[in-house]
Amino acid sequence: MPRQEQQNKQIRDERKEQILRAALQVFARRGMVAAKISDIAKEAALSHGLVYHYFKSKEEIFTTLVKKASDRSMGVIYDAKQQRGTPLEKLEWMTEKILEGMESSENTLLFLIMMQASTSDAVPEEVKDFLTGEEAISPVKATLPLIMEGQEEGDIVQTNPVTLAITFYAFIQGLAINKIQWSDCPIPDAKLVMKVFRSY
Amino acid sequence: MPRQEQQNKQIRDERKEQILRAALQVFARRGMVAAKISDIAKEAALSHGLVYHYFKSKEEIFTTLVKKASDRSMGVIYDAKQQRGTPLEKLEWMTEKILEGMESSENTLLFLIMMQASTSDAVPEEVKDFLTGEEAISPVKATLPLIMEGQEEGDIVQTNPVTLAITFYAFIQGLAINKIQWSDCPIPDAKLVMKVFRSY
DNA sequence: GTCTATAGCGGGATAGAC
DNA sequence: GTCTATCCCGCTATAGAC
Repeated sequence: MPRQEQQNKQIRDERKEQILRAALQVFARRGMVAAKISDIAKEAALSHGLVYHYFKSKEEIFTTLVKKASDRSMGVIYDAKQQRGTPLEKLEWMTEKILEGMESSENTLLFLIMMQASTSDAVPEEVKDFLTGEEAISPVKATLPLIMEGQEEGDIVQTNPVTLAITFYAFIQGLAINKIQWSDCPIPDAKLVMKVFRSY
Repeated sequence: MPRQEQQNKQIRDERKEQILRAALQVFARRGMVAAKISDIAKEAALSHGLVYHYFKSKEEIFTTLVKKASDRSMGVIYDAKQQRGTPLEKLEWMTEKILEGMESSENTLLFLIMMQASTSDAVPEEVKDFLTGEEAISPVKATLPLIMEGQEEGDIVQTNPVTLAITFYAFIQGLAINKIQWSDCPIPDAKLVMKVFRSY
């Protein structure tokens, strides 16, 4: 690849990142519909025309971010399964990682966007399906095996595992939302959250 | 009041209710910004012109609903305090009521709207202030005394009470969101949620 | 690669007929 | 009290200059 072209590619990658970073802020604060391309352009400190040079549409930007968010969520679950220890310990490890992650605003904002995407109808069909369709692999589904193992081993309370998983993620979601509204909001210790699972 | 006028008043009240009911659905599903007056009109089965006959603006409808939602939330807390029993028992009673409330879609939708209102910037200043401003009386603040009493009595775990309250409402919020997306989603028992509070 | 100007459309809000 | 027609603004997306 000629020298010039390499430089151009670098610029292009940088710009895309820059736009995505800005879009994350704007989408999280205002929501997919209320977010204006001009807001994103302003936040990224470039013209709104340029945004369209890098992305086909507002929708495409949003979709890109949602996928990123989903990947990251599933990543933690995957990592948790690779840890060594009992299922309960793996869950605790995962909870710690997630709660730590809330200190990074990027993670929290990604989370919020994912939530908007699955909560609101005013979002492209494609995105909703990706998150909530038949084929979708949700955090709840992915965490289920871990919970069931823990129940077999007797560490985890014998409640319906789906209910447990939902309760767990409900809690995570709720905290993320709080964190957005009030960035100094105290985040509980993983141990506190884990009390729900424990079959003492 | 003359007969005719009474009838008119009744019609007006009905219409207002009808519009609010429809708006609740539409706002919850699409969000304040994406919701179109024409959507609301269609849902209420009347013309969009009529909506403006009863409400000044889309904003006014939204505000009305948010206030209603807030009143209802605070109502449960107030009722809980009136119950007899230990603070922990009062909290459990409250949790039961809230979880039961989730079976009613109206409650859940109101909740979701309240959340949108406090999460998104794309919402009139007045509404945001009402919920999150300095003067706002939040569920967290209102529940704090109950938690602190429980800690003095030793029933409730000795974690920072604000963290506890936030954690608790995070649960509730998260569950409500889940319930919206997936209306058959299993709701946990109050006992399960209360495990977080307990200082066994 | 980046900008400015503008087309084109959709929706909030209003006017006025019935 | 209810409806239809319409004004008007703002936003997405594109065209074209630099």
